[in-house]
Amino acid sequence: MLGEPIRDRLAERREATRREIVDAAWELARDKGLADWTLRDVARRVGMQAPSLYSHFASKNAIFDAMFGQAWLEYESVELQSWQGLPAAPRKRVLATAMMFFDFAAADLARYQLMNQRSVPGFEPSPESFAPSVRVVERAADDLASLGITDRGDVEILFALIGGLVDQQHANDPGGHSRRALLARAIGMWSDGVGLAAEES
Amino acid sequence: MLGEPIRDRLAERREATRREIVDAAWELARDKGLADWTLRDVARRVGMQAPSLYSHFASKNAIFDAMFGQAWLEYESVELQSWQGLPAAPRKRVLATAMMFFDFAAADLARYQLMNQRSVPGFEPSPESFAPSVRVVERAADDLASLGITDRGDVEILFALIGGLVDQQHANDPGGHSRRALLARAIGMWSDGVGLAAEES
DNA sequence: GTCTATACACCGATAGAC
DNA sequence: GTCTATCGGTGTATAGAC
Repeated sequence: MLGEPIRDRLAERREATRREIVDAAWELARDKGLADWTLRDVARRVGMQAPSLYSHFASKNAIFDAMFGQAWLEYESVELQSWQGLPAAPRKRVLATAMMFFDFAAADLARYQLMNQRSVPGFEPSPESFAPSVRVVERAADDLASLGITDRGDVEILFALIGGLVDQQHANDPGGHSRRALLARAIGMWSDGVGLAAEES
Repeated sequence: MLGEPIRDRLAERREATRREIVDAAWELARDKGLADWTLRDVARRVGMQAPSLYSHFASKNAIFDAMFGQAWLEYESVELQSWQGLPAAPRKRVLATAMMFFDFAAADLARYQLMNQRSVPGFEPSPESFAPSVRVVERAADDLASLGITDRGDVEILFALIGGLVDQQHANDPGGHSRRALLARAIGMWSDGVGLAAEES
């Protein structure tokens, strides 16, 4: 019997092609709008005919699904990378986490629309692509719980605040970061409201 | 010379037909998704052939434009109707206004997506259709100013809070009103943060 | 003037040859 | 795995009947 090859060159090649397709779709999404591109656009960009894409993705929505999963994995990676460096003082810690999300969300409109708004008609993420986003939310809730914020309502108010300011950033000052200062002020109000301590206990 | 007729029956008929078309589009939007309907769908519902719609609207986006303007006019009407009955006490007044908007926004996902999110690819409202939404925002800002809230940042934090909770309502409990209680708590935090008085001064 | 009939260019998707 | 050919459906456009 033949043993498993060290590297599966075929699978590597397949994965690289899928990556090329997804990257091309991201470029188009940023350029023309999240969903304002066609399979023929993507195909041209990767040097294929449109139907050939179906050897790698079952549908246009399957490409969106890969984009969705990738975006949340990317944020999860940013988050885990910054985890150690976060302040321990509760108020500063919440603000730093919120700003991390805000910066990521404000940096790319198309990505934010795909990740956080249901703005592609007919598209719903698969459970596998959805998993990273669930982990991110759970990790945030756990961290807040460790700071004494156990009321689910307080957590959701915080999320609403951040999401609302990201929306405003994109709607009223796209590409800018004017709402970053407001976020600090708003998080301050929230911290007061939920009685979050300034110093580590 | 012929005088102006008392009623322009032709114009009335035209306006009624436009209304029929827009109403049919709303029904389809609520049923299948904001943009997940075709001109042929609308035409079938009003008993026309699809191309006949072009006698009344220049494009599908023109129908969206009429829907956009109508939705904001409708909210403005709700607002003006409730204006007299609003509490004079600052905190209660802000909460009542916020809840009015929240209820309107939470009641109809498709309408909210059209009014407050840019979720139809390629559609931007015309200045005429946009006007009512500008008036609503200005009226809210003026009313807040009369309560002593003059900092634009504080106003935007308030708007972000309301919008964020409406988003959450639609995303996590569509058709429900679970975030209504959170809105009250959140507005309380905000009122504390901006130093809003409880009683009329 | 309003609607019907017809057509166009383009879309996502599929079938089958190589 | 990629190609060519093609499908049904879409928004849009226009010619012409009434």
